[in-house]
Order: sequence, then C-alpha cells, then structure tokens
Amino acid sequence: MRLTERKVAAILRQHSYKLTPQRRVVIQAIASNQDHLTPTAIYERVHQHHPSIGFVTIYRTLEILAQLGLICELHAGGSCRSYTISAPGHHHHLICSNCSRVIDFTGCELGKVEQDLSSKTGFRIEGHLLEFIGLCQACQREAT
Amino acid sequence: MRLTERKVAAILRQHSYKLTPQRRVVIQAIASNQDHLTPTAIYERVHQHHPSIGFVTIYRTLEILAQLGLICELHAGGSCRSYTISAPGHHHHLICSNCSRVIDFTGCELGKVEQDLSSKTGFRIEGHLLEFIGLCQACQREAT
DNA sequence: TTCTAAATGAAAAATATTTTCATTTAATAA
DNA sequence: TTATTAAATGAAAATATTTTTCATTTAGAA
Repeated sequence: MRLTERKVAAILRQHSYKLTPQRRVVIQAIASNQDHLTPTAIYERVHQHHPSIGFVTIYRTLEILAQLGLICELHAGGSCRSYTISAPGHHHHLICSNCSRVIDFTGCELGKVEQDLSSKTGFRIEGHLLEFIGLCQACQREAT
Repeated sequence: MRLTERKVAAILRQHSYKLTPQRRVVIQAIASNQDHLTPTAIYERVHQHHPSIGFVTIYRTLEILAQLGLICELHAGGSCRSYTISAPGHHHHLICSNCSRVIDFTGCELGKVEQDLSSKTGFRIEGHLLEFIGLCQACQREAT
C-alpha cells in the first residue's frame, strides 16, 4: 500500500520539516500517479500549475523525502535518478520499460542468498537493490 | 570469472571495433582492479599515464563496452554511473560501501519470484537488477 | 605501402546538479 | 491574533556531467 499525500505530509511534520505549499505540490506530483519521475519531469509537472516554483526547491524536497524513505529512487527504468512514492516496510519495484508504470511488491526471498553471500565472502551485508523491469499488459497489447 | 583485458579486446575486434591504444588503456583501467569506477575516475586514472586521452573517448569507449556487455553498470555504490568489468553469464554484484570493491556472484534464485510477479501482474518480465551492498572484511576491521 | 572508414581530441553546447544569498514564510509562543 | 525566528524559497551563479560537432589522425584491410 503506497503512502498517501496525507501520510507523507504527516511524517514530514513529525520530523519538524515545514509543510510548505511547494512541498505539498511536489509530494502530490509524486504520490498521485503510478509512474516514476525524474527531477526534471517533476519540475515540469509542478511548474504548469505553479510557475513560481523553482528547480532548487524540487531538488531540496526530493532529497528530504528520499532521506526519510518517503520516496524511492529507481534505477532500472532508464534514468538513474527517478522517483516513485514509497510504501511501508521492505518492498521492491516492478517497472514498465515502456510507460514507466511502477508496481510495488514484497517477498523478495533474498534472505538465503544474502546469508550464503555473507558467509562466502565475509561481507557484513547492509542491504540490497532489486528491481524488475518488463512490459505491463497495456504496453504488451500496444506493441501488438 | 571476470573477463580479462585480452578477452575484452578480442570481443571488441570480433565486433569490428578498432583496438586503439586509447581503448586498450580504458579497458586496462577497468579490468585491472576489483573496484567500480565512474567515468571521471577512469579519466583521472588513465590521464595520469596518457595525458592526451580525452574525456569524450572515455565516454565513447564506455558506451561500446557496456553495450557489448563487457562492463557492468552499478547503481548501489553511491554513484549512479559506475562501471566494473563483466563476467560471462548471468551474474550480479556485491559491493563494499566503503572501498568500492566488487565481488561477482551467481545464483540469484529469482526465477520463482519472477514467475509469481509475472502471473500476478500480467507483466512480461524482461530482466532484473540486483546488487548487494555491505562492508568487506578489510573495511569491517578498519571500522573497528 | 596505400587507402578508407572509424576513431580521436578539442571546443562548444547541452544538460544536470549544487551553492550562495537576499527575501519570504510556516509554525511556535506570547 | 500577532510577533518572532529558524527554516524554506527563488534567482542567479557556479560546478559537474554528458553529448555534439568537426577537423585531424590512425587501425587494419587490401
């Protein structure tokens, strides 16, 4: 279950960040769709209805949201810096390579792989990055 | 088993790319160590001994090597565009978050997860991105 | 050794990101 | 409500990254 705008706003406030109209708008842009968006794409969306908002504010807001885990940074979808709204708990993403739609999923089943890796290499493993990429149903049809 | 400089050079030639001294040097920079390197880091290394080599050549060479699957692009290690020498077959990477050392591994065991995902979402899955990040033994000791 | 398509380097252009700083404002406290 | 203040904003400049362009050079085939 993805985080709602309301929830993101509440968490921002809990961490004593101010809830400015600009931040609301950025959060809304990200939370109100299923896609992943680059900073530039977010800027463009937001700018249409709020022309006074600056690029710097986008970047600053993204940094805060990412740091609090309220948005996730994706890598497999072409751009290396592309964001989607987060969800509670450990989860990963399935991304449509055509339309950028993002589906969350849980249950990555990597515990055993991680243990094996750790014992074989001596690494203390801190985390992992997992994304699946593919074509969603709509885009499969479209591709004929 | 990682690709050797010799092997990378041979594959380049097989695809009728010219084996220029500049390309050799870039390949060597990447193949001769265990780390992942950004284009800038590669440029700096290469530039020390070959000051005439240009940034553009680095980028162009990286693009070719990546396209042929001779180098892998990593994401979890901080930079979003960082390369390490490839290995034959399906494999993934374990990265030290402190020293950038990269360990390859096989057996990601994601077939079942992929099938589940595919049947639940209707996606035609094209691939996945998997990286583990952690601290290697040397860096664990160093961190006391 | 010659030839030619491919590759190179330098410079400029385009794009992306961060820093700086004067001004504005959200949210607390009075 | 209003005053206060630390935090946030926007604009501009600085920096970093990546791509394009083009005249010159060169690897490798003939």
